[in-house]
Amino acid sequence: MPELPEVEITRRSFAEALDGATVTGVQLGKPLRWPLGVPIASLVGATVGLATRRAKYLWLPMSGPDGGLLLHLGMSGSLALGEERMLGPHQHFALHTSRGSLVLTDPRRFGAVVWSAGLAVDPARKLLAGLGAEPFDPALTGATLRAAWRKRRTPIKQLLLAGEGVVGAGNIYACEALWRAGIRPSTPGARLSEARCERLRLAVREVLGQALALGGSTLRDFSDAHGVAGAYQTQAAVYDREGQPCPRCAAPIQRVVQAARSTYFCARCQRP
DNA sequence: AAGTGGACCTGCTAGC
DNA sequence: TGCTAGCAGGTCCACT
Repeated sequence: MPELPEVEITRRSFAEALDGATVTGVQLGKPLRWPLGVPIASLVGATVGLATRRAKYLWLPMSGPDGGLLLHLGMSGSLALGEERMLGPHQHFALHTSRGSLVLTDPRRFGAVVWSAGLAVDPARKLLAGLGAEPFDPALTGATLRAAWRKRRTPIKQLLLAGEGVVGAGNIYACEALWRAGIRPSTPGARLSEARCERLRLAVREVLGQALALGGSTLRDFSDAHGVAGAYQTQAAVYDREGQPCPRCAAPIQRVVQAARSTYFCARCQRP
């Protein structure tokens, strides 16, 4: 579920409320992707700072002990802020604080909550290493994307999903951005001119920006930390719209499988 | 080094 | 109505 807009919306929905809170307890459910990496008891009494985001990761800084929690929502995760209560069957992590409990619900358990002594040290350092630029970073340009992709024969859709060059677009928004930019998802990264890289940079920003403004996409069950769902999915031009007319040229939207993921595109107005 | 495919795990839905 | 196959928003890792 959660691509960059959903993660950022989640962050905004709880960050200020927890800034300055004191940790009163931690509860774990079934194992997530990796172990927490620190004894629960050592977090009690810590002071929570203001949550930040890098790509699809959230960083919840803490002091005493100094460090923080790196969170990832995986495919099916969402965070909710509320009163302390028993963990439900799909709730596998809860951070209880003086200002409420932050609970991770994640049926598929591809998500993660990992303690790290800082962003520049492992395990956070390793997990964040190699990520592309943030989509709204002013330093990101068509030229820097061209440089990142010029030697890659991998299809551009897969480069976007891998966060090479630019992070934040998952399966929905990668499809949407490529449609906006008029680029065929199968096009090798190296084939894109600087001008087309720039068009794609703008398209990624537009798509992610619009999704952010609409509260993200709610396909099944995404909601922010207060339970508010998103509305972007109703705006999608191609995603999950196989056979329906392209909003730009009316040709039927096609679905193909790339790297075991569904890709939706318009064969008429997205050129290789 | 780059590219590919499988792995992780559970739930929902379309189709028989 | 009930079962099954296929599919789902992500990303890491092992292998060629």
